[in-house]
Amino acid sequence: MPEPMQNGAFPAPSHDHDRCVRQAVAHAEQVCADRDLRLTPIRRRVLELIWTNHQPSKAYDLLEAIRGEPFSTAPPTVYRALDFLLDAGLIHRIESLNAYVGCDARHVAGSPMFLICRGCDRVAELPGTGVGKAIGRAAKRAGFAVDQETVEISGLCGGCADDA
Amino acid sequence: MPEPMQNGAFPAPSHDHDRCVRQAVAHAEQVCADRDLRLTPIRRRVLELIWTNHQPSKAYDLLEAIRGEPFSTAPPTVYRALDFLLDAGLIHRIESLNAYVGCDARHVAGSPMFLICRGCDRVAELPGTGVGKAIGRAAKRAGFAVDQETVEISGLCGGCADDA
DNA sequence: CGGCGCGCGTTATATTATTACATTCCGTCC
DNA sequence: GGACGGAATGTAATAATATAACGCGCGCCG
Repeated sequence: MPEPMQNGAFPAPSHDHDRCVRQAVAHAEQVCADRDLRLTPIRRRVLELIWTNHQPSKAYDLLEAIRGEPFSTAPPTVYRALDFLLDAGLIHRIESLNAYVGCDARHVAGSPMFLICRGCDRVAELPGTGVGKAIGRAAKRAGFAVDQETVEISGLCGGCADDA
Repeated sequence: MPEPMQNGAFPAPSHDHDRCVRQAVAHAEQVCADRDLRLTPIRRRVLELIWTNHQPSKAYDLLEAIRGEPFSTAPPTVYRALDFLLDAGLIHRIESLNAYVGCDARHVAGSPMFLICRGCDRVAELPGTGVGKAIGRAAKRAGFAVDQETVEISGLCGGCADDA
């Protein structure tokens, strides 16, 4: 069973976050092993850093974070790792924030949608199933062939709404 | 009656584009008059430039475009005009492209969704009604209060799919 | 062993956007 | 009409995000 969640989307403040990180890294190892991809030290480290919390990470903050570690701190270092992780489906880019979050794989198939809380700055990933269908219908009506869906919703998560 | 459209979304190649521009500017004038906003020369010019075609405009391309016109060509000039037009609801920002398109107001109420053709680089704005409902349901289940919806779909429009 | 491809380092530069402050324009109030 | 005040614009500098181009080293595979 996963950790307790507020309605299955945003993790409860008390959740065992180390476990999120461990699971994410283990999942990444599995994926890379299965698909013959190389989870190099830099790539693994960037993935860990992204999973430091449930807030989206900015590329240049990741760069800052690896200062002092034995990696280059020039921008291409982190952008290359991000590209790899994006291609591997291990992270997502949040377009409206120019930032990156770990893929929590709860959506499994289909395009996810993202809930972005402007209170705590966390992002939750939901299965975009119903939304995807509605998009498909609208696109079909317009004679449009869908490649990729970007669905990013800003607002307040349950916890932050209670605080307000 | 509006110009002939391909399924009501992407304008036909033959459409009277000057008319799009004239309508957009007239609408902007109306909106600004109604709400006591000032459609200054720069703002009007930027709006016209954005309506030059149905492709999204980049901020620095707009800046280039006003070279030689009696406006400052420093970035804040165009960003301020864009902010004004965004606030007034006269244009939209396409997050996944860092670019701006004219609001065609066909959506009327509710959040629009955008179809972005990777063939011709045009963007169509659709009413996001069905999608918005699906988003609302998913958000409610997650205990999330929605402020703003960003729905951007990439793919191929009818015309470009036929070409392929 | 030789070549090839991938990952990484490095430098430079491109692209997108904002901050801060000075100046000008314009309507309002006296 | 003149003084004030707020909005709009000009200007210079800089911040934030992202990519291009090139070379090196290492492991794999013939």
